[in-house]
Amino acid sequence: MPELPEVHTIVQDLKQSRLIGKKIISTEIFWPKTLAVPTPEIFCQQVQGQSIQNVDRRGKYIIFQLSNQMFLIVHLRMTGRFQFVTSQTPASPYVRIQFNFENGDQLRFHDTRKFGRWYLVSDVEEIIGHLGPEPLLSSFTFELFEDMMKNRKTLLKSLLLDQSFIVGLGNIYVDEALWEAKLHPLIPANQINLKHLKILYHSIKYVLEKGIQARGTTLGPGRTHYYRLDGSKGEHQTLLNVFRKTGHPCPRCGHLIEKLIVAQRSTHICPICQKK
DNA sequence: AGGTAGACCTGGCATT
DNA sequence: GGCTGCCAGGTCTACC
Repeated sequence: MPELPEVHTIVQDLKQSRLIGKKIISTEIFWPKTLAVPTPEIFCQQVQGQSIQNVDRRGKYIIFQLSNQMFLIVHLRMTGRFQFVTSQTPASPYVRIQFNFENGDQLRFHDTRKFGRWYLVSDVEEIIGHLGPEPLLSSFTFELFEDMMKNRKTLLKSLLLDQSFIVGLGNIYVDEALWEAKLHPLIPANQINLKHLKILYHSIKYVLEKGIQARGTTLGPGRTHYYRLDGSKGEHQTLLNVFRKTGHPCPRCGHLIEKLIVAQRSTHICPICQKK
């Protein structure tokens, strides 16, 4: 579900909430497998009495800095989301872990499909050390991207989905970026000429920035979709050009959008704009 | 190296 | 209304 723009939005929401500085008085773990590391007993001991000093993001991971110099790293995977509420808010059967704060505020981790993972560690690199560059930082230059793509025979879509290659893109934003750049998802990465490589570089940044500006993509109602901290939707779904638009006209040329499977994922292209 | 299938889970939908 | 079968935005592991 959540890709870089959605995770970015949630982190901004958390930063602007009253969460920062709050002291954790207790933890409730309803689905222990959500906690990848450490064990529930050790986790509860180590967070007890700590305050949340900061929250940030690396790729699709959310990183909370605690007052004991430890880091809580959370990956939302498909259906994870945070809710910052008071104890008066009715309970949900999909809450997997919950922090209780001093004045009755609660941070609830809601995760319908139970794929989300929490990691409490002293060294963040253990968890996020394998990640590729952040596409929206100024250090992600075209020269770097060109160098990364060199000698890579992998199919374009598979490579862009690989978080150790570049972080932040998922199925939605990859399809949108490839449509922007007029590139077919099955082209081997090292077969793209310099001109198209430049367009792709800018397209990746463009679609992610557009997603952030629209506060993420909420594809539908219900328990399995992305929602912000306060439960509101993103607006980027109204701006999609190809993702889940099978049978609709391409906004650029009018030809019907087609669906294919690439890297075992639904993939949406305009067969006229995006030639192999 | 690069690719593929299966695993992890539950809800939603029958469609393009 | 109830049932079936398939699909879903992410990542990891095993295996060719």
